[in-house]
Order: sequence, then C-alpha cells, then structure tokens
Amino acid sequence: MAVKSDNEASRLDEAARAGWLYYVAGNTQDEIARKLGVSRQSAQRLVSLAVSERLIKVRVDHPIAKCMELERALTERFNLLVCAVVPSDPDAPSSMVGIAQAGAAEMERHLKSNHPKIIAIGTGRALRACVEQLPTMDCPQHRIVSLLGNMMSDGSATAYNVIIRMADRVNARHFPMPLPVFVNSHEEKVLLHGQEPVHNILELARQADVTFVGVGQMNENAQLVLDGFVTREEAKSLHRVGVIGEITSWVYGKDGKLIDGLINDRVASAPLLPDLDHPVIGIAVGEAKVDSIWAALRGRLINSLITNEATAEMLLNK
Amino acid sequence: MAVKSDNEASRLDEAARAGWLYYVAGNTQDEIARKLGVSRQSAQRLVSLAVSERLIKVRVDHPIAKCMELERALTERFNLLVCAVVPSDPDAPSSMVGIAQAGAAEMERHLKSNHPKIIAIGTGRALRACVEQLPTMDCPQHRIVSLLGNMMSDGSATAYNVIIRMADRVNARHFPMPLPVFVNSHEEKVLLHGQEPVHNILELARQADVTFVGVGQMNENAQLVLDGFVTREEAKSLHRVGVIGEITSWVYGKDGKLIDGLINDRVASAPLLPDLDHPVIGIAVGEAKVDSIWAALRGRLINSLITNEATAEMLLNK
DNA sequence: GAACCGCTTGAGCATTTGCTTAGATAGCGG
DNA sequence: CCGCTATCTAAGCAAATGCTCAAGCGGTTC
Repeated sequence: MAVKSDNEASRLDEAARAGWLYYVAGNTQDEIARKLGVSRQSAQRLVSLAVSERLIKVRVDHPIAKCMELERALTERFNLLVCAVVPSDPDAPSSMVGIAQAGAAEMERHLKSNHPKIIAIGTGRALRACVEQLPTMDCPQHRIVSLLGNMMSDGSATAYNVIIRMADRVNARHFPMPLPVFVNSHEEKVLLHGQEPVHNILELARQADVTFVGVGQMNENAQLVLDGFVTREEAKSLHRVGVIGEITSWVYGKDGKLIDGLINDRVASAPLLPDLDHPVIGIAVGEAKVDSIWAALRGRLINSLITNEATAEMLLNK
Repeated sequence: MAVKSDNEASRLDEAARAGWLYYVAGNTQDEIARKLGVSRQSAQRLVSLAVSERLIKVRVDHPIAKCMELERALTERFNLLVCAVVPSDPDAPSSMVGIAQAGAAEMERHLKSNHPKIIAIGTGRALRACVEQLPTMDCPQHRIVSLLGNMMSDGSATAYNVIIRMADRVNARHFPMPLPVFVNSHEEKVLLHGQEPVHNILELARQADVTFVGVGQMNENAQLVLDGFVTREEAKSLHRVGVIGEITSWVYGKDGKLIDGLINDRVASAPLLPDLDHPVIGIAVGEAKVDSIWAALRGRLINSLITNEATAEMLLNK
C-alpha cells in the first residue's frame, strides 16, 4: 500500500512535470518525451493524466464584456452581494463547465484568507462540480459545516457528499451533518436537533461567514426525486400546490417564501433564513432552474449568484 | 481612436471567449469556429491571440516533490521567509519560464489583499517577466514604489521599466524614482535625496511591506555592463576587488556585505538594508548568478527567494 | 479613378497530437 | 518455469492545430 501510493505519487509528480513542460514551458510532447527519457506515447499519457487528474488549472483572465454586463444587471436587479456570470457553451447551455471553475474560485477566495472563517455548504451536482475544481490547500484555520445530512432514511448515503470531498481537498476542520435529509415527524426533528453535536453544527451553520448552496427545481426531474427522497407523484402534487423550488431540501413558492406544512415539517436541514447579511451564494444553471432561481432571489433565500450567460439572460428577461 | 479601441476591446473579448471555449470548455477550434460564426482559421487566430495577450493563465496544481524538497532545504539553510522553486526546463535551465509565473503569483497574493500595502520593486529582466504575467487587477488600495531610477545619466531610460508596467496592469498608485541610477558624487546624491518628493519615495521604500528585487552577477555580462552603467573594464576590476553581485545597483562581496567606497558611493537607489523583517524577495535563475544569489542570502540582503530547480540545486551544493 | 498600404480572410500544407494495435518487458503467483 | 497481468515502446493513422502565402477589402493618397 505504501509502495503503491509512493508509485502513484511519483507518477503524478511526473505527470505534473510533463504538464508543466507542456502548458507552461510550451514544449511539444516529443521534447517532453526526450527530456523525461520516455517514449512520446508515455509523454502524451502523462500530459493527459495531468489534465484528467485536474493538476492543470486554466483560467481566462479577461472581463468578457457581455458577462460583465449581465453580472452588473443581475446585481442591480436583485441587490446581490456576489455575482459571477461565466460564458455559456452555445451547444451545452446547462453544462457545469465554467460554473465549477467560477464557484471554486469564489470558494478559494474565502479559503485563502488567514482569518478563520466558517463556510457552510449544501449539496448537489453544482457544488460537487465546484469542489472537484478546488486545488489542494492547507486551511486548518477554517471550519466547513454541512447544512444538511446526506443520509437516506435507511442510513445509506447519497451520491453528492460534498463536504467530505471539500475538507479532503483543503484540509480544514469539517462538520458533516449526522442526520437524514428527512425525518419522520416534526417531533423527531426537534429531538434530533436537540442533541448536543447536532445543535453545535446548527449553531455553526447559523454563524457561517459564507454559505454555498445549490438551487433545485420542483418537477419530475427534481434532485429530490432523483435521489428518491420524494416520489414523482409527490413532486407533482408539491408543484401543483405552488412549490417552485428547493434549497437544502427546504421547499418554497413563486415568491421565494418557504411553504410551511408540506414536507418542510420533516426537513432536517439547517434552517434557511432569508435576507442574511453574509453572502449566501446560489450556484445553478439551466433553463429548468430559471423559475426556482428567480424565486429564491426574489425571496432573498440567496443573496448571491454564480451562473452562466444563458441562465443569466433568462433570469433578466423573466 | 475611440472606435479603434472599441474594436480592439471587442476583438479581445472574442479572443477571451474563444480561449474559454477552447481551454475551459474543451471545444475543438472547428467547434469554436462554428459557434462564433467564423472560419476555423479565425478561430485559431482568436485562440492564439488569447494566449499571446496572456488572457489564458495556466497553473500546475501539484506539489512536485523535488521542488518542494528544494524549497524546504533552501528555507532551512538560509532561514527564508518565502521560497518558491519551479521546475527547470532541462534544455533551458536559465529560462525565465515558470519563474515569471511564480513571481507573478507571489505578487498577486499581496495585491489581492484588501489591507493597503506598500510594495517596493527593483528592476531587471526577471522582475519584468514577472510583471508581464500579472493579470489586470484593480488595486487602488496599494502603493507600488520603485527602489531605483531607470535613468541613464543623460536622461534616457533603460529597457526594464518595471514599475510603470506593473502599475498599468494592477491600477495601483505608484511612485517611480525620479533619479538616475548613478549620480556623479556622494554630495550630489545627498542633495537629490534631500528633495521632498525623492525623500517621500525613499521613506515609502523603507516602510515597504514586501520588496521584490532581481539579483545581478558582477562580470562582463553583468546587467550594469549591458545597460552601460559601468564599462566592461570597471566590471572586471570590481570583480577583482571582491564584488560578487549587485542588487538595485548596490554592489556586495562574497559575504553578502555591501562594499563601501567603490561605486556604492554614487548609487542613487534606495538604501539596501540587510535582515529586514518583511519579505525581501530575490528573483533570479541561472548558473551565472549562483554565487551572487548565495552571497545575498548569506548577507541577508534578501530573505526570500524565487528560483528554479537547477539554480536551487547549485545553491545547495555550493 | 488608379495605385497603394495595412489588415483580415481563406486555402493549403506541415506539424503536432490523440488514439489504436502489436510486440516487448517486468513482476507475480501458482 | 509458465502463464497471467500490467505496463511500456514502437509504429502508424486520423484528427486537430499552427503556419504561410496569396487574394480580398477598405481606406488613403496622388
């Protein structure tokens, strides 16, 4: 095992070196092969390994006018604290490409601070993609706290275990929420939230300096449905009674106000308070999410947004 | 003119977009051409423009073991505050490639701070290369101060006007030194340094939160010779009497102590104080510079170093 | 209006890259 | 020792990329 990880490390080392020679020093793969004393094919493999292992980070350092303008317009319209709009790929307007980098950059900005921060984080595909783009860092001064559990009621875990992955990458203290996403009753929730460790985590979440959440739509393809937390029929009926979206599993309506009584009674996630004075950053793209993002902004469930050109335009034209 | 710069801006905008689609979204140039509605050749030109305009920033996000080890060893051996070692290109061990990016990253780290800082900066090829790698930023909170003039005694300017370029890029207040590099006599220096604006600049330099300097060797190919400040013969005789290197035109010996009496009497640069408690970062690579870097570290004229693998190894084996 | 200049565009071609296949080599357990 | 596996090199090919050169185009000068 030790030998194996040594091998892996030295292989990644070589990959990093090859990637450096290729992308930074501008060598061709033939030259790299010669310099590292391997065949061209191996050099090619090393470079492509460096890319696939995300050792190579590319950023475009130019304020693309249209994105800037969209950021300005969104910030003004919704009075945002933080706003980032990345270019869309015209063929894949819902792709997470770019969003992930921008979200990671915003996370990194906070993580780089020497001042200790509490960073609260939800779950979902978008956040997962962002976290995957984080570089490895060493941030023992910060605390990362989960806003919700990732347990099904049977104890199994969902796919998007964002907080563990993030803490792995940045080596920060972290506080996963040891709860299922939904409990069976309001009473059970009160009981669980009263437990000492859970209480501490909720308190940390309340004090967070910055919060990152995904934004879910409420229809047949809702993440809650895909994860099996609510059935397709439940989702339809929720939608019928006015549920437009979901953030950390709290459902809300067209006006961005939480809707009491429905499944919100059983949500075990940290409370979702509107109009906080620290950044609550929603990360979401896609036509399907426009309505739910718009409502969340309207109700100030989120006060910051990271999205792409196409989504930004739809939000502004709504 | 307005139209022209509009055109240029929108062209760079397109270039940024093309670069984004290529490097971040992973499109081929054919796809980009189709998406932007131009020919493949134009797409290729846009991508290559984005690269040549330095819109595309690549970094390798992996601690290459050997470089890490060299950093550790250098830090311990010379008690450094900041140390960065980048990989060498085996065929071009004195190349500024990589150094420039690492130096720019260190500069950026300071510039990103919200807390106002005073950044002092020398001149030279290395610093120039670093500054060229800086992204455009907006940092009105900082002050950038020059440690030395870039005037020949006839009033003409030398090639490496680093501070103006840097201030251009990051939009910070800046204080170029309005002096020649060498004056004619010690008395003239005292007179010039007594002038109110010069005095202010020297005071700023003294208070700098971080200082970046190049390190020059003292031989026939010394930068001072290439710039025509000293003749080839003077350089030889300086070397004969023990001058090993030069920082902001102050010459020093093998022990890293300034050598009084020689041309140091006529150097108009800000005083070079050993053993400061803020980072004084030397940026230099190449076999020719090993002795002068080593002496500067020994005499603590610099307390931080950015260099490459090859140079780091030579420094440690000396 | 013709000639000219500067700049951009499009086409063709050489190089580079990504990928596949085939054979060589080394480690390893039976 | 033999197969088995995994990994590397070599070779080659198709796609992608970078470069050059000639043609086109808009504006300017004579």
